[in-house]
Amino acid sequence: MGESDLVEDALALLRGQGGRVTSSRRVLLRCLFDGREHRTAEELAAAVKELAPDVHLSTIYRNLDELERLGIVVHAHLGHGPATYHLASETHGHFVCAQCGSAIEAPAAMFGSLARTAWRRYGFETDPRHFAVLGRCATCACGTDPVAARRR
Amino acid sequence: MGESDLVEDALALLRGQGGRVTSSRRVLLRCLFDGREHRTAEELAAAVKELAPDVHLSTIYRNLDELERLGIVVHAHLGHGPATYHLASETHGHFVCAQCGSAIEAPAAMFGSLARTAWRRYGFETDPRHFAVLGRCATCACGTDPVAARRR
DNA sequence: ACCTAGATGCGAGCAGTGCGCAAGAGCCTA
DNA sequence: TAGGCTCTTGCGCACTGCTCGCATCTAGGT
Repeated sequence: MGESDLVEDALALLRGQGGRVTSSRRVLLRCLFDGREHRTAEELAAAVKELAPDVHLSTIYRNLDELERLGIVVHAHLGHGPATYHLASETHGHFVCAQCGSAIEAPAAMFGSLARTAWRRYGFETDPRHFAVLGRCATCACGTDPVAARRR
Repeated sequence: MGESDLVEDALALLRGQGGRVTSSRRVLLRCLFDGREHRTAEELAAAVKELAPDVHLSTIYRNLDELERLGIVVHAHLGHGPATYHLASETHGHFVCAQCGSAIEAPAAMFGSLARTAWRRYGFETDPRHFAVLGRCATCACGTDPVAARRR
């Protein structure tokens, strides 16, 4: 299926829920489907503005919200700083380095057993797309301090 | 060991690193040791102000920072909103409900197997104290479908 | 008692995000 | 194809959570 088909599918879903198809939404969806992972609202706004310069940042936020309610995108707070958004279809967890901020993506399957235990013990429904685990990545773990790690 | 012994131990550690023992630090430590829950900087500030009304919020932040560098407390970003702080000795993970914001504490042991896998596959050192998993708690998950629930 | 590094109070400032409002635009109906 | 209802948008302000600069103060070694 082509990229634009995916965009149109999402727009159809939106319209099916009483939403309206607008050009800012179409452009945002296009950016979401064609781009890299984990982008902040600001980054997405920059991408959208290349195609539609007049789209306001708050419109990006509102549309991301709406798309999240429809289950098309999800956001995650990976450590500090702004939230990052990505497609809900890309189900994976994140290992986030508390030191350098880099994020490793890990297949959702890795979290299956933990999710099952959480469900059995607490009745807690883990959201595999919204999964961030903090720690230190291999590079940063090599030295105690970041400078030493970079020197290797 | 009594509570105030723990406070004095922490202060001794602080002084050993060239830090100074001040009343605001003593009071903050007392508040950290006598409460159990995850508390935000604002909540801790409120608790501190009952004993020492003139302690400024920015001092709380600076001291929490300092205590974190010494490994006495850790903070975690549990979903949205402010960061929460707790003692580093209380090693546990968190299941955070994306809907109602409640956090379930889970023993660090539950995360052991995931942590080992992450280490083997990515060389990633999971920090068990800084562990937050998003999803929906039993109450919020009850009788609602995910889309309708998120619409709320 | 004195000196100095370190700590504090205070307020300004910043990033990220939400909100209210009036104007604009999609989509349904006729 | 026009009319109109309702949703969406641009705009800008406001808010939260947190940080910083600076002048003042103080802990603690001498």
